[in-house]
Amino acid sequence: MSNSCFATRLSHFLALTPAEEAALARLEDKERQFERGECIRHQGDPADELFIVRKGWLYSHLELDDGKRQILRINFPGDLVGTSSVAFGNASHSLTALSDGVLCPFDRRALAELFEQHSRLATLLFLISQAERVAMDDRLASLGRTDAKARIAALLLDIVVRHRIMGDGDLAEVEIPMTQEDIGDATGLTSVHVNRMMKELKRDGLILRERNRVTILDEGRLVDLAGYINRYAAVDTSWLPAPEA
Amino acid sequence: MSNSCFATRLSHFLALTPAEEAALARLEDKERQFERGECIRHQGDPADELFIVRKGWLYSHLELDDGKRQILRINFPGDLVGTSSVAFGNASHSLTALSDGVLCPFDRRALAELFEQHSRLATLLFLISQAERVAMDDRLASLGRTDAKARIAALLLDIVVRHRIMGDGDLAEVEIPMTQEDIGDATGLTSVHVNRMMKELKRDGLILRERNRVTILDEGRLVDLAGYINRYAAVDTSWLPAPEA
DNA sequence: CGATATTTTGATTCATATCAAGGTGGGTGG
DNA sequence: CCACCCACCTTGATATGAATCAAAATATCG
Repeated sequence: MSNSCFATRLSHFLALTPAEEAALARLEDKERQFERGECIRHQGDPADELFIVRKGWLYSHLELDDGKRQILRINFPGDLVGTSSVAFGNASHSLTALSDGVLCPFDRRALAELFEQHSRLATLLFLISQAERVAMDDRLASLGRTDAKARIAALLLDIVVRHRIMGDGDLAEVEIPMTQEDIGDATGLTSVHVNRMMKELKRDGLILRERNRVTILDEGRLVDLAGYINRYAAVDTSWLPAPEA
Repeated sequence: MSNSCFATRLSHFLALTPAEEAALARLEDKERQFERGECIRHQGDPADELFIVRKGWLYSHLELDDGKRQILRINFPGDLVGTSSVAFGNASHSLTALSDGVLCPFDRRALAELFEQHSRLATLLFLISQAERVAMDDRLASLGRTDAKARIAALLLDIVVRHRIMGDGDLAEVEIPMTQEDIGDATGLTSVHVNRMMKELKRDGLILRERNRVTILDEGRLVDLAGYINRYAAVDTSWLPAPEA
């Protein structure tokens, strides 16, 4: 196994060649530490870098005119973040640390170079970005068409399931370093209502809470409640061309 | 100008070489007609094709367990749709026609081939898919953190602005072939409430309605109300490598 | 240990859903 | 060409889930 976080993630989808691994590792040449609560990048900032998360959790969020906030996505090690700077010269959303950690910044030109030299990786990255868009579709339906309890359930499941992919940590138990206000900003609810709904989820035996550690007790029922679909389980890379010699 | 709808769209972002144009045109070899109301593809269907929309409007939507529906996105000529079949062997969402039209299906392997032969186009397609993800982020914030009137305003603006990009039709006036129920399913509201809010938008002099033709009367105030950001105006392709010889 | 952030709880209000009933227009078949 | 039908829009009355306001309880941090 390579020491590249990103290569490790991608190898879950596809067996990589040594040349591909090396090219990916090059994206992680530089390192930058961050601290819990730190704002890594603010929306509107000029930005021509993207980041690979090596360690720690982040979230991306939009700040609206009236001071409201929408959390878009929670990010884990192995995630590629800040990708909107590929399309715009500046950050479309803010990026804030949920825990201490490390990320690896690289210039968007390095991405173009990667696409030039490794078209199979380019296709894979496009494929993964489509899978992530589908996850976003599910979130949209969650906010648009389900009630508070289902939205919270869906958020918790998404976090647990994606956390599980990277293999670290237990199956159903995660320390989620988010306040109830954060959860509200991710689900479109107030912290007060998040509190009440999580109490009900606990009363109904679906989850357990102590501190900000959340344990999924009955994943099946939670999946039903949320209408959750695990998209990551169904990713299909079988059609990709053979690696270049 | 080439007769490829997709090349025309992409040339709004970047001057294409003849070789690139030819490669894009090849994606539109096949044609398929569709009729208003027709379901082009249903969620869960096996799918290894994507589509370029040549003519007409479509929408993608999720159907939830309880019969509710979330409309994800309205699609116009020049759009690349059905991209989730790149990541999965089947359709993650349904695709339904809002009007009669024509689309061009092609196999996902053709995409891999394009990425192999034209890395600059690969980078451009990745870039555009990031811009579309950002538009999705805005929609998430709209549903999660704004009220009914703002959501409807944002939807109307998004439709008008994206429609304008392709240059067909007038500046502010569009015939929107959606029922109020459709608008509700796109904004996470009921058709009854859509009706009341659109009446207010009309009363306040922001829009005009007759039949399903909607005219934006005061785009500035509508933008303020919705907190709308025109992301398409800010796409930056200046950093892409020079075209291959 | 005090200070500050977060969670919890209760009372009240509000935006939007739900239910129900007409109204309108356009398309179709007799 | 008319009459009916069906999909869609409109309007009113009522219900409800979540927001808001306020304050106390608890955890966390320096």
